[in-house]
Amino acid sequence: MARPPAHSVDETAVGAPPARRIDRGLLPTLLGYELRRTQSAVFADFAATFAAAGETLTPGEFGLLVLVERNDGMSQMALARALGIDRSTLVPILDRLQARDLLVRRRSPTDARTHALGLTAEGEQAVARFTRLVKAHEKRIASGLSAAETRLLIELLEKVRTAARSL
Amino acid sequence: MARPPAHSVDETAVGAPPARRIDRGLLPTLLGYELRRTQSAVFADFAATFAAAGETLTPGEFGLLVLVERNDGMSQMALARALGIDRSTLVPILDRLQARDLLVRRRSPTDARTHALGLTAEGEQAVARFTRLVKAHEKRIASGLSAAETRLLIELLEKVRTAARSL
DNA sequence: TATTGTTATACTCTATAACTATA
DNA sequence: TATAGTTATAGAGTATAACAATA
Repeated sequence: MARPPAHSVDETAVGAPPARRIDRGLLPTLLGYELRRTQSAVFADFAATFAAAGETLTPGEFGLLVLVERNDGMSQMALARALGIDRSTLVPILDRLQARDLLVRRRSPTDARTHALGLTAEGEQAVARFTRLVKAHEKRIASGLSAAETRLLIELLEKVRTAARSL
Repeated sequence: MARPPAHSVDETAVGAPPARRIDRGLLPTLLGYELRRTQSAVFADFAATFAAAGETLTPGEFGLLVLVERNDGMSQMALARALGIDRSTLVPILDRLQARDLLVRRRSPTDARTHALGLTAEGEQAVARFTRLVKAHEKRIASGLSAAETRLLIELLEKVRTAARSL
């Protein structure tokens, strides 16, 4: 069976003109779909918040920095596990943060195979600044919700995460 | 100021042994963080559901196929806008789906610049199969929630998306 | 002139496999 | 043997800039 090349155009005529309004069918009733769309909008708000303050950071980098700050001396393996990513994925991310002088790989006193991760003084200061921006961002994305609704939302998300975890 | 090379190791000794339990600090109180973690777990459940059925599909591809099915003849620009991605990003995604014979780029009868996107017969059948798998996946991730809680969660997510949109 | 789809390019996130040093 | 970090590599998702065809 010969297959047409990529982005070939089917020459069969078609009658329907382009749809005016987009019909999303069942998608808006799907938790996974709404989760993905919301997460995408929240990511954009995060980026815009940091860009407006002249800072560059992704949500993932923020989470990583907080983890290292709260768990000084942790290994790359422990960090990768906490982030749910492969240890090889972590390497270039740490390289970048280290190049920005926010983080250091120190010698572990107990196991020469591991690195003891830690923030630099500059990293500590940066995390303090970043935390203020994150709080402003959080306030904005939760602005349509009461405090009780925000807590409820987080609870419901945790329940979904637990159910999804039990594969 | 000379900067050490990537993944250099700081020779300053450090006393703290690796932390036993991970301290996540303020992260679990952040909507953005919980959203990201939940979305990641849901994505993994989606992938596992499809893999277990011998099918290969991402949530993004499912959303795209449903959009094309419900809006037959739509252009690539319209689809890119509906998905919130750049038109250039869409090209290789459509190439892949077209190579799998699920989707076709047809000639538009009204505007030779555009393609009228549509599903093949095989694509229609596949979407029917995929929809059954998605429903099973949705049932699993929502298994910790009542029907009312699921609806509420979707409502709260929409409110967050709206607030994040208004940048 | 403006729009659509494509290409070239680049960057990030993700993984697997194999290598080195160490335990 | 097993573990930690690194490298090489590859695939997917994302974007911008420039181009050809068409409006």
